[in-house]
Amino acid sequence: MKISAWNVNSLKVRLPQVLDWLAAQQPDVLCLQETKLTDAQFPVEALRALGYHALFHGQPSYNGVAILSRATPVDPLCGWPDGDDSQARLCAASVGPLRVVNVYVPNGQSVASDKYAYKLAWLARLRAFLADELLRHPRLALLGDFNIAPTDMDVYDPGAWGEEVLCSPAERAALAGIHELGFHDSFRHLYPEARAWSWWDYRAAMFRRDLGLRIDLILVSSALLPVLGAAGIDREARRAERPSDHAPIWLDLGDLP
DNA sequence: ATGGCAAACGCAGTTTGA
Repeated sequence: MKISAWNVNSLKVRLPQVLDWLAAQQPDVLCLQETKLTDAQFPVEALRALGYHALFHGQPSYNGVAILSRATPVDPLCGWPDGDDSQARLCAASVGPLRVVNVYVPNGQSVASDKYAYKLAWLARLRAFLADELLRHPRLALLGDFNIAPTDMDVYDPGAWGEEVLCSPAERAALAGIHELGFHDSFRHLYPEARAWSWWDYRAAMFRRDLGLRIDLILVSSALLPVLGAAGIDREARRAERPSDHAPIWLDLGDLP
């Protein structure tokens, strides 16, 4: 089983690239962030033609998440369980033996910003949600754009970034709080020494110079550790004409009993 | 110390992203 995630920065613009990537990589699951589409605009037919079901949760202009899967998504959730969908950043579904939670964590803008406070509150809410979700679904994969570089190893120039947003101690502590529930950063678990990025700023030729951050993650619950295979970041997709600023990330899971 | 680039909205220039 291959699961994956990609912040596409507008599915309207990136649909051809997503279709190409699905056809080439054949993942069982692809979690999208920043679709920036309303549900009425979602390209259901183009994805169905490739053999993918779609669970989508969007809004106009901003945010928007979706889970594409070969198998039918079961027990779907769009937005928070209490019905708050003011920002479309969360969806979940069971796909085969796996519970898949897709997140687009708020960016936070800057540490002094109200949006940063919102980000921390959102992460606290996510932790509580996951604690509950884990009770019912021990085999849980949490994928998405976390907008947090977990450690300085995940930053091209930690000195320059310092404790700015994406790297601040409070954000990293919030992510650690999720790990305390029994989640593991699959890429870091498999490759403890790797320095690799999933996002490169559009500006200043950051991709050409390979100066980026690893802020897109696939976290797995402890029950999935025994079936962890390879993981990767598809830099080729970032090379495309009119690319997203994020690369797709993926993880192979072995057969689950 | 700051901007850079890209997308949405909408038709110029602002807002947002990370």
